[in-house]
Amino acid sequence: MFLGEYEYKVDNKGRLPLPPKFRQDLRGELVLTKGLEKCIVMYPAEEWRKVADTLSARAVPSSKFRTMNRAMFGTAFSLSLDGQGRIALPSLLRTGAGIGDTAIVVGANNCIEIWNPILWDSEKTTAEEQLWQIIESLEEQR
Amino acid sequence: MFLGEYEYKVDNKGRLPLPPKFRQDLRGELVLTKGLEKCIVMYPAEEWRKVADTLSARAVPSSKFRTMNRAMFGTAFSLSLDGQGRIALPSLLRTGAGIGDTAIVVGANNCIEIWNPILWDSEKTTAEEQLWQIIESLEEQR
DNA sequence: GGTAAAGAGTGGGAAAAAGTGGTAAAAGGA
DNA sequence: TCCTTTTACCACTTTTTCCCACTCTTTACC
Repeated sequence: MFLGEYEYKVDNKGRLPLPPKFRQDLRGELVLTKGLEKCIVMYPAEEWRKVADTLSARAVPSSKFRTMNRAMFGTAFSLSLDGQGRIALPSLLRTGAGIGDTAIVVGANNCIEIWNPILWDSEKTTAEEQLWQIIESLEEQR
Repeated sequence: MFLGEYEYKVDNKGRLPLPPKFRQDLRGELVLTKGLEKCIVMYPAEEWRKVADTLSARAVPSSKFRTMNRAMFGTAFSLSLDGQGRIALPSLLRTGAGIGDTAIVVGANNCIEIWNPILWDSEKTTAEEQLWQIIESLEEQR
């Protein structure tokens, strides 16, 4: 389970350190994808496989299935930590998330998100505002 | 499992490099066919065999079956990587996909697609929108 | 509270790999 | 047999990756 928010520099080779607390769970293969919001989402390979299987299980027309596959697999990159606990950000994802020389690493339970600091700041604000509403609506459901 | 999106130049002999991460799984015989969308689709021979078997197993009228076979096998090319991890694009497929001196290689799970950069760009946009819709509809199901 | 030790953040250099283009040999057709 | 086309091999340049090193912060122990 990934928790917390950390700020790191991206060096001029495009490398991003990950929090020491996360490294234990990030030993093996990792999958990075473009988030639905403007960020990068990272999963341990097994976790990503679960998510992918859930989506693939959906019964959709075969043409849509092909299209969906492109978005799912085409925008995902597989990599692993280096000896210093860093990853080399794929430039396509880095550009897509608008990440420059600084990035915020956010623990999000089963995955990790990587944000542009400015964008994260505003996202966090709206997230906190909505949190109460979401919790309240959950309680009404019971 | 093929993941990610990579841009390469097609040299004046029509050769296209494939991403190093893919090469391990592309050692043997490869099958290239015309995609249903405007692109080239490439399978390792074993994967191609599976797809072909799946289609053959379905009960279709024999005339349609013959037509299907012609389209599937008649337009397919068998080839393999050269020493530098490249393939020589069959000009028929290359023309059909509208590929000039640059191509995008896209991992699509069990196969690899090869696109004209411009066409890929617009396809990717619609693919991402569609994936987003599917994820939303999944969430509504709960 | 201070000091020492361990760990984390950051940067750089060297070696390996990848991208690209070319040449020569082989194969096929005229 | 000769010419064209294709295929395999070779070579160079750039990029990436891996490993090492330094400094600063945190932690533990005295």
